[in-house]
Amino acid sequence: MNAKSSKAANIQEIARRANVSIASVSRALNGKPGISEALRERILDISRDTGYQPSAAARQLISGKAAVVGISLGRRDFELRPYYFLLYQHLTVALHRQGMVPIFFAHDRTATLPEEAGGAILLGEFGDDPRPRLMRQHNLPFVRIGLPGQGFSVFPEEQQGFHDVTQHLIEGGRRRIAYMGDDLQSPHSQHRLSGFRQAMQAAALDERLIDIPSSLDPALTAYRWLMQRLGSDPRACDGIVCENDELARGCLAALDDMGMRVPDEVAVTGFDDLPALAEGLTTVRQDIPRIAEKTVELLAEARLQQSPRHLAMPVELIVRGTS
Amino acid sequence: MNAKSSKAANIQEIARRANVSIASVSRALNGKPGISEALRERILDISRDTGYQPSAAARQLISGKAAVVGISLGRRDFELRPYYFLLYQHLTVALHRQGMVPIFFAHDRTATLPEEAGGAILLGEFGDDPRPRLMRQHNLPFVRIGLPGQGFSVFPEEQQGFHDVTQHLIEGGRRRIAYMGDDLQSPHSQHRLSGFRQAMQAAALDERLIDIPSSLDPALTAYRWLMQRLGSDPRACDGIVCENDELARGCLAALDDMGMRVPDEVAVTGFDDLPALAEGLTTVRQDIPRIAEKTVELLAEARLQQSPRHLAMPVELIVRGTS
DNA sequence: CTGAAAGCGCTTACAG
DNA sequence: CTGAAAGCGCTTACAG
Repeated sequence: MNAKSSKAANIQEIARRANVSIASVSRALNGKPGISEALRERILDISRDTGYQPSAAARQLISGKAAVVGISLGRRDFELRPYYFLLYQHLTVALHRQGMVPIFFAHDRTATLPEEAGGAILLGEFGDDPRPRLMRQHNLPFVRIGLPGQGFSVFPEEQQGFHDVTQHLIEGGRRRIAYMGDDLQSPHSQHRLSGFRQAMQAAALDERLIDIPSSLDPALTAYRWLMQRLGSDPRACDGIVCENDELARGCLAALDDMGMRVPDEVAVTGFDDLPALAEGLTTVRQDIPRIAEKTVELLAEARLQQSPRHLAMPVELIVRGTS
Repeated sequence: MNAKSSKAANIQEIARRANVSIASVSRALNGKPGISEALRERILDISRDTGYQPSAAARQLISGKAAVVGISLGRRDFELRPYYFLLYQHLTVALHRQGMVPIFFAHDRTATLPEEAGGAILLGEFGDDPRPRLMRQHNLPFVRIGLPGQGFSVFPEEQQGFHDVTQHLIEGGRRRIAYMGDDLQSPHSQHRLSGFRQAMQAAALDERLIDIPSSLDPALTAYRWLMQRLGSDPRACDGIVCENDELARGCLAALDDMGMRVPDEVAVTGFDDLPALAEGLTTVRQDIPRIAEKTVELLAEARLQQSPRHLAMPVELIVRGTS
């Protein structure tokens, strides 16, 4: 990014700098044929240098319609989780810059996505997920957020995050640490779990798994489960690593109701670092704005038929009062 | 809307039909001065007749920048509720048609809204709310969703909804009906409560109020509250009217854990009719897509300095298995 | 009060 | 391979 780009560069400015016509600039920028590689490279360099951002409005005006990007959810009805709300908020902004709008497609509407959208972002991929195949069948550019596979993807380093937070508890002297999540058999959970396991095994500790039923009220479900468990065996664990912040909140409520002190008797950690929800909670932060931004960036590359990239998104351990 | 408007009418088409220049059409459409009232009316009629929708892209292209619309939340941190998620989804689409994007402003960022946005949608208004004044100070067009006040507003007929659902329970033979909500003293809650009260008084029944603490996990909070209450007095009520679907889910879980049968022993109702969350639940549906659409419509009028309108949005009783 | 024309930033036939 | 020009739908000086 050039500091001089005070007045947001447009295609004309780039043409002027490159000393070519705006038609060539357009072709270079859009990966269209009919331009020499040398010129393309030169133009691309200049556009990068000026921090060029295409005008969404102008593109839309020509294409005649807004590009709808389908946000496709896995088969679990977790679409209403705060994490997705935040992700959606940031996707809205990032997509708008390119003249696009996100539209949510719950699992039961996946089949209609290819006709209603010009691109897709896949979330909550599951084993034997038919969606990537469906997208390819319709030649729809898409990016997955989650584990890398064929095509483009942005993957938050959750494994690393769970390793770090588990390690943190171990270093704090915890020895009976449980991992709480739902649908632990899914590939996604397995990936997360492996981070936990790695840390536990390195410390030669036995793992304890709490597999709670998948639900729309994670906090409530975690609470009920823990109340029952604590009733029969209050000393079962001295640390709980939760798969997300909502579960952690449920755990905290249960421990409070059972009169157990946090973090003295039991440490609790969350994941995601959601605003308000994660207040006071030791957790692992996901950089949602960045995930959204990068996803849209890759989606643009996908529609230009560029070669697939996988982008890892770092996560960060945030230590607060519950550990 | 004319059925013949197959090929979305543009400003040229309207000019042709009205036999005037496109400049006049533009002026008429945008409430600009320098056009006779007669011509304006005629053009407006024709544009309505053709179902004219201005091109967001073209407008944006001229204005040079996307119009950011701030979605401002009240002082409670309920921004992550599913209701707002859905509202946000529909606002995204409706705003995009006008070339605008919604950006959420949590309560602590309200002060920065006027500089960062070109318009606002106010949610969760509270007593002595400084926001309308702030908006006016900065001459920012805005629409409130909720109780009417000065300026434009869209108000879901919640009072009617609570009346209807309460009436429904009464007709089903319930006599000890409780109303569960949080922050019952707020103007918003008072408005809802009045619907409940009206029905109860008409049937000469005593009202019971359950004022639970405001929280980020309404289901969990409702559950804990009810578990405690039911423990001491299981027969306290035979019907619970909840302020939203999440609270109702918490109640259902508690009743289930206490071994009480729904709806035989206790009826439970929700509000909003959120997808998945309200499954199987008797509730009151809010037409969120319509609310979003109308809000954006009024926002457009607000920026044209037209005279304020208040739009009531009907709600609908949905009877399912919990009553 | 009304209209003809320029221009917003881009893409895409059409020539060369 | 490269460029000049038209045009997407609208707004806004500029004339009249």
